[in-house]
Amino acid sequence: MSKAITPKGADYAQWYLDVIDAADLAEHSLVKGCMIIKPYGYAIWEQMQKVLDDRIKQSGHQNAYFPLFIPKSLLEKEAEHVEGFAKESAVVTHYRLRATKDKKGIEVDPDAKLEEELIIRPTSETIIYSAFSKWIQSWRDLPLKINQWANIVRWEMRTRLFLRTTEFLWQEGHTAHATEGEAEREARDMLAMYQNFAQEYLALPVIPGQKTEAEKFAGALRTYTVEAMMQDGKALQAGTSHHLGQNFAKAFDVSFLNKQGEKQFAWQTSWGVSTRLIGGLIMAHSDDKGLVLPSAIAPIQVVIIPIWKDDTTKDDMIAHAQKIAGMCAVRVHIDDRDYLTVGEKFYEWEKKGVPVRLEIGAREKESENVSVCRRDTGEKQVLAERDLSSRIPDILNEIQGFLFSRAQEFLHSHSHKITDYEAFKKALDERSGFFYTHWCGSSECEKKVTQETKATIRCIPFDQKKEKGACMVCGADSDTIVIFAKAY
RNA sequence: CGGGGUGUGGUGUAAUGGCUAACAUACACGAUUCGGGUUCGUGCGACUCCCGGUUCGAGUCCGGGCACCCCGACCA
Repeated sequence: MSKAITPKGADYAQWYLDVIDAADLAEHSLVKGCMIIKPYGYAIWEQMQKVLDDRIKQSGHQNAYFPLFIPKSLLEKEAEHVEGFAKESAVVTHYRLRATKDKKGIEVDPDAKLEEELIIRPTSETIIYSAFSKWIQSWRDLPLKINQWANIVRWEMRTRLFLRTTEFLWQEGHTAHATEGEAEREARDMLAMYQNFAQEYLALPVIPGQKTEAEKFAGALRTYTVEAMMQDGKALQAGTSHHLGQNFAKAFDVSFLNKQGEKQFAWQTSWGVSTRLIGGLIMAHSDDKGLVLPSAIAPIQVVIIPIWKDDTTKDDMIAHAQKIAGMCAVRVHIDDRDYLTVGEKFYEWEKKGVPVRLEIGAREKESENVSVCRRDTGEKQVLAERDLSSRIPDILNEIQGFLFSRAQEFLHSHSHKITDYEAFKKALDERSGFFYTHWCGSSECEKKVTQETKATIRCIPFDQKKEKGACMVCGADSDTIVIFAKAY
């Protein structure tokens, strides 16, 4: 039997993270709150990168790279922004070390104090827009659409593997436009891109919507988000897209002369997704046996386990496996290690979430068949070799579809409509999930709920009928429905 | 930074104040197996977080420190 780690109590997240560790994806490094992403985990990230990078370029953005260090004076230019990130910034104050007096160690050289401290980027708006301000002079320079793949440091009090690490990897898009409408469309388009990516590739159904004033990005006009639900019913913010308005443009003088020769401030957006998505992927699809990866994102889509009796048949069977691999025409791995038993290999690849496993031994070879096992359902079948090239892609698609519809069904069955605050509090104790309620729009009501229940407004979903109701908290008239949930 | 908890081989655990700190797993080697984690043997591996105290005797009790975990405040 598998060494399943059964989830205890409410902390499913920790359980999944244990599974991750067991699955060799990542571990906490010696540096507090930072993580080491192991090769297999990184391969998942690379798959995501590949798809996202393509889409970002297809929509007219170019990749570029900006410094890791941000001068303090830059960070403080946008008032809301600095307030939002000040409490979680890592600061470089010196540029040199020296040997200690006893020559046994090293210490910071006090003579090497920087005149101006450098902040390790918690996000790159400030440094990118100070560049934008030089790059943009004319309406002809717009729109400017840049993307950066980078690492980020946010010194959070509390970290959780993949979901909230001190350092993380992400993609951040930054654009400047001539008009508000254009920027708005950009912000919405990129959110739609994230939604599509999450659903098509990660098999992760998400709810797109707008963040409230309290939850929006520091310095933004509006923040859009896609919210996913994990298997314990908690919400995970899977991606955000911000319409920054002219806030940063004014702070960094990102301006241009329009066709009439008038000076205008640009309208800007920024948007990003991070390695948190790996965490989301794990927490949405994993089971007791470990990870379950959607076909579209799995670094290895098909693993082939050749089975041999002795050394004389071994090479033969591996050669046969290579032939079979060629027929599959997808990302295939042949596990030809001879120091593990077949059973051990099965467990290992199940733990790593490989969607399809092919078993080939004397039995299959003789009959020109292949045994196929699906990771998601555990279902086994026998396929003829000649059908592989057509059936393997089918099966991978079926798995992708199955994972998505299973997650979607979960999302629906854990979404509740609530009208009464007391009922809401009670429901929050009894069951998990998304709670759709009317909200008057006041931050007082929002704050009250958050303080009393720990649930936050995840978003104001785009998709809603304008129906009249009463705010769950204060009873005032409301025509807005929001999602309350506990979040990671 | 507040409240709670825990520190024992790489990992997970055990050990009334009392023999050489035990077991599992992992690792190494040798056999044996090999179509779902085979079995057996041998071996490697711990100043029981640090400093001090009580005691004939401390992994265990006491004091201090440090580290980590959980719960809050903060957050992608």
